[in-house]
Amino acid sequence: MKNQLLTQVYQHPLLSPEDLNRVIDAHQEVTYQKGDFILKEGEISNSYMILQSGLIRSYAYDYNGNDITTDFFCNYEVVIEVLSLFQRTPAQENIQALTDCIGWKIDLDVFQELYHSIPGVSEWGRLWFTGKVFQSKQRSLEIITSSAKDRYEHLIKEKPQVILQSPLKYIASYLGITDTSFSRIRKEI
Amino acid sequence: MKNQLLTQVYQHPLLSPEDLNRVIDAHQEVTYQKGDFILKEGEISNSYMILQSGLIRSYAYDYNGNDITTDFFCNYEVVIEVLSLFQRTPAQENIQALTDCIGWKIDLDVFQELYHSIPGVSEWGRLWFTGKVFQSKQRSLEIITSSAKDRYEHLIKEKPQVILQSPLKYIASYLGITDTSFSRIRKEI
DNA sequence: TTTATTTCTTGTCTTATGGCAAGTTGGGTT
DNA sequence: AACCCAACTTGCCATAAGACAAGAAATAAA
Repeated sequence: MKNQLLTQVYQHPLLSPEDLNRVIDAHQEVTYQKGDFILKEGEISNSYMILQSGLIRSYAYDYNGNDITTDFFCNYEVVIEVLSLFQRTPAQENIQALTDCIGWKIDLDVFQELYHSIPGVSEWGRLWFTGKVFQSKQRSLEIITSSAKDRYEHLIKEKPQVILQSPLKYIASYLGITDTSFSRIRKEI
Repeated sequence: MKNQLLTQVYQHPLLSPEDLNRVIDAHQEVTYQKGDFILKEGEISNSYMILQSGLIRSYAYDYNGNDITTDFFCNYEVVIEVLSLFQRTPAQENIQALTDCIGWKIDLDVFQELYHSIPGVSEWGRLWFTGKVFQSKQRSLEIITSSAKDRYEHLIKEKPQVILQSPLKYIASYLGITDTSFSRIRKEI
């Protein structure tokens, strides 16, 4: 299970089977229960993890103190707060388990060693970042160009697990609307 | 000028003065005239550049064919379409000079060589990506949590050059509103 | 200069979403 | 079972922003 999961996530042409094994060995199993925090605002993150099962969300607060879901993490995704981890700064977001979760984590110093000694890992990292930047830009564009209803329908297609496992209010804030409006949109569909 | 600009942009503790010089040497001057395209949708990007003077915007099209400004680039910024450059895929965005511009570009193969032979460069790259991901997330959050008027006031503070040098309709689409609404917001201020 | 084109503003009406308050429902606790 | 509380829905009215159309102003072209 561990091998299958991580082999898939770290897939990259420059990464030889031996190097891949070094990478996989560097990960340790972690479990969280529903409601547990993977990272709290103000802490400095020291690791990231690959999610094997469960659902996780990250959230921040707006200027009014409302919490806003910034992301949902599903299976095979990298659960990380890049700014805190790589710039060694206090996290501005919270990361919390919405269900019981199993994942595989790797500590920064171990990752750092792999990143600098294995070219395939730094290539993989850059590609991962590339995808992340792209996703973020797509999200901004989507918020700007489409209605909450369309965004909801898109989310249903992209991450159906979220609809099934997350309280609606978290989905509403992810979509950028109130739970009241979200309720009305759901009624229409 | 070249040295001053690039030294500032590539500042990183792991980058020795000699390595920094190798990096700087790898950049060549480029100029664009108002209206020129740095990159067109469908092309595969082969380089990125650091902007020395002028103003640039990137834009994409929404499902209705309206063009939406996704970013403005000012001095000292890295002008790049990461997905096209690093994944070797056709660009989904256009990048266009809004004024005459001077910049320093570096080709992908040259960058690649530096990235893998100088640890300071791969570290710099990761930090740059980290910042980029953060900015993108902040932008999504801002669109979701604040009004177009607030976002406009924020842009005035962050990138005053944009207000002075860009046609208003491009700013409007960046803010996610029509030029009509933007005109009304401007009247209020 | 005169004309043509794009950019920007303004007026009127419509629509999506928010704010607030009053229910309702459902899962957990004692 | 009776209760509680958070999650969700619904009603009513307010507000931000859009759609469309008509001008005004600025810029480019002839």
